[in-house]
Amino acid sequence: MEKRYDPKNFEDRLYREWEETGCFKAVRDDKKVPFTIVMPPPNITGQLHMGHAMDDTMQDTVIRFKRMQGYCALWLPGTDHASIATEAKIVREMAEEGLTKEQLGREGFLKRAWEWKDKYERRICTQIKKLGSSCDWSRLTFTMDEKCSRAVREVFVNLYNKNLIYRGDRIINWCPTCRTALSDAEVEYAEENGNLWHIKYPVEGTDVSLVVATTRPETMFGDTAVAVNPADARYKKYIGKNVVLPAVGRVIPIVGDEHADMEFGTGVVKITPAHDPNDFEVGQRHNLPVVKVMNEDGSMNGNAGKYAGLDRYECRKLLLKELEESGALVKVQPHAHNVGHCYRCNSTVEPMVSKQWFVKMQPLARPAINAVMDKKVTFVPERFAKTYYNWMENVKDWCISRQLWWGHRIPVWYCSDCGAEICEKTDPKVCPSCGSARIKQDEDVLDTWFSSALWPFSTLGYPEDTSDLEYFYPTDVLVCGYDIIFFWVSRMIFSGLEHMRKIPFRDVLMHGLVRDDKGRKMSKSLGNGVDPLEVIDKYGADSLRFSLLQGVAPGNDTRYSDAKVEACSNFMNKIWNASRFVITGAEGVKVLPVGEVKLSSADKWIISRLQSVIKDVTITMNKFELGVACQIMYDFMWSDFCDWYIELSKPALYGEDETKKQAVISVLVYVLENSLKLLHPFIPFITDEIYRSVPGTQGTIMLAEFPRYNSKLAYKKDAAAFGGVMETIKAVRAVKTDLDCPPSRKVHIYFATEQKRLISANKDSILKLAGAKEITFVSSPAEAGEKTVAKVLSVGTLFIPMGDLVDIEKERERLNRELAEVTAEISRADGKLQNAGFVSKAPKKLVDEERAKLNKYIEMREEILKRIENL
RNA sequence: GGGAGCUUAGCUCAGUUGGGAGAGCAACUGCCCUACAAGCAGUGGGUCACAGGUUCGAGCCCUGUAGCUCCCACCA
Repeated sequence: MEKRYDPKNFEDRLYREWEETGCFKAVRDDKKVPFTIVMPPPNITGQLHMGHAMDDTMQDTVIRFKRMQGYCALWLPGTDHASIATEAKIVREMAEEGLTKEQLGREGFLKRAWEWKDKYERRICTQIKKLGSSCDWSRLTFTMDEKCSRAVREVFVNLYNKNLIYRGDRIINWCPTCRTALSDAEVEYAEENGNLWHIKYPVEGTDVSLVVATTRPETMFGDTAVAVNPADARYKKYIGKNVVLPAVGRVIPIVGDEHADMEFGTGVVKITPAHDPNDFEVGQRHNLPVVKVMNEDGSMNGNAGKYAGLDRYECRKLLLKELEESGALVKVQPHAHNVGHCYRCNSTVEPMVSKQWFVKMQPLARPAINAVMDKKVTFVPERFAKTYYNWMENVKDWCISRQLWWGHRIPVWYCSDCGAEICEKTDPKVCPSCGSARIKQDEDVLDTWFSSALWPFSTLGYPEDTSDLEYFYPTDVLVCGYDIIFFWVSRMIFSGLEHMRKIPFRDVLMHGLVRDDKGRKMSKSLGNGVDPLEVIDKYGADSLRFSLLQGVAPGNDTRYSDAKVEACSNFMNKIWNASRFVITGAEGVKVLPVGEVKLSSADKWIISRLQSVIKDVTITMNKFELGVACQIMYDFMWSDFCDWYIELSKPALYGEDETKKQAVISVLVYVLENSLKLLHPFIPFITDEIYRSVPGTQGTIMLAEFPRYNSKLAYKKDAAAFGGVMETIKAVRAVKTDLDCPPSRKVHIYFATEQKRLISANKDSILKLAGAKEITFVSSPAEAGEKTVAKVLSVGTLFIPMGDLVDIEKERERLNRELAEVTAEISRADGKLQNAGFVSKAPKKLVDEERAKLNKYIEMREEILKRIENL
């Protein structure tokens, strides 16, 4: 082994080896139980960020754990075409070259997009590999691959035939920059400070006016009514009359509708069915015409009269000026309101009537809700089920058509002759109704999430009835951020149920956002993003992985900081050095199974600790509490194994007794080997690199069996007894420090104890670790000499003669401190035992324990009091 | 308007069937003892946001309050 821990020496090499020897490959094996994770496919828009690093680390940790446990573990990787996001990026890149989509044409643009895909997919996969991700690359899937496209086609046609997909004129969210429709989920709302403009609409044939309040005056060209609440005493007399649209002169009716809120604004609301979802509904109720006033790019159309061609905001400005001059604008009231923005380009979204394709959600939502209710699908942590219900129960129809080129083209053809709409599983050549060859495919593509929704089964071969699909589906756990529950998780659930008749996964393990060290969201605009590759380059992948897992509870946001990675890198260094100690120590020694050597009490203690760690790590991993599992391993490795056991092993290791030496080395190797296996899912590189040097191991640790709890090695009693030895060592160290005794100065320990056998058996360890030169058993304090410092322990009382080094006052202080501590313990325990309720209702075991503690403390107090007196 | 989460040591956070408050970093003291100074030993530091309640017993369960964060819906 290299003397220094340097991840650069082995991370890439090991990954290559794993990949080349097929360690990641999952092949159906009917002797094994499958365990499947499909990777949330990263967008091919750019590169990975810390969120991906965390996502992939969690998945890799789970899949490696399961693989070692003997499951046929499949982690299926892929990438997403990310229709709107990618197209926007490519368009931007083209713009820099002075090119437009129109110039290239559909074919040319798509060619360019596929080139982009190749480049970025390759880059992303390289990044995923750097992290150590053990995914089966032979199954790498892209959402626009042939097989995914076939699944999309199958699903679309099936839904179409079931009337669950329909085309219609509805209010949708329109992004004027991306020039496409968006689904409700793709709109983000942000509060903006705007105005409520109060505008006079004269009532036809009278000299009175109704004043309407609006935040978007430019839409008034599309007003086809004004509404008042029928219960509104102020206005109900006007219902049925007309008003004249200012600046337009068009006459529109006054209708009575509940939608008008008497409390808000003036109580009179303009109705613009083409540009507001509520107005659209009012329009339907009153049979109002729908007048669109905007073009696709957000400019005003011919209905805006002289403002036609102007940008919507420019129009607003000029129109307001005109209204002000004519006296129609009576009031401007500042008003904060929520405005929808495109989740990709952040432009203000315009609600607009448009002919689009929709998925009818109600019939799909119900089974999807039930699957979670019935615990067929479980969210971890559970609270996210509520978020899911909330959305699912109120979901509206899903707008799936996008006016883009990059994506799955909608598989519907229109006959120019008879007007038929053709939706079949194979591309039609002629119109099946009239035989005309003049048929044309819909120009639009599908929402990216339409194909993502099929991911758990499209990747496994659907619609073919493949062996993989039968074996690996339903998948086991889906790992992703809570921010895509609506976009993705919910849609996979209803899609799985609808098309596979089975849930797509059993558990959904959620994680939060990775924020920067100040708790801010990492974003390009803030420039506070951290590139995982740079971190890996500096500290190694294992340190990054550990830092992303440690101290993170499922579903919670976490902060990234270099300091944290550095702390983890120290842990790697610790593991490295401890391993080097064990492995060098084992050179030339025949290592035996721990069952075949005579074990010291220290040996039994560490083996016992290991057993409980195995148990706890397995339990927490099965509950997906990766952060807790990390902590358990960290504490065991650093404190128990390194700080205690390795130090305890040294007397035997450096001693003359060859049998003892062989025994202690056997234990060191046993504990190290098992610790490496326990740690491997979290930090795969360093554990495998060390594993190769551990005596008696073969091949890669990746394929080794995950440690199993062995009750025969639990040694509960021995481990508890050994606590007395540790207590003794700690006590001597503390006394020495308290009295400013230099660590190098060896002290003589006099020990009044019943546990002579235990102490004698561990004498060498105590002397070494406590910095002592001798232990003498005594039956009375006097035997230890006149001036001694005493320390009362649960196993007995220690006396240390300190000669002139002892400061009497300091010692008195120390004893008084101890007295106070013990007295507090007594009153705590006594209080509990005095409590009749506790004694009668608490478990007997607990009461007995408490009683034993109390007795011990009382003894200790007496000892301390005696000591104080003797001073 | 509806929902969720958070509030624990100076900082960042764990703490999952209720049974003596934890880690990392920071701080203080002392140590280069042949795995590791990226280290070791020791120390200090918390009315677990606040107020009630349930219980023999509450950081944990219930109710309410305050502050912060997020999600959904949305009054033009």
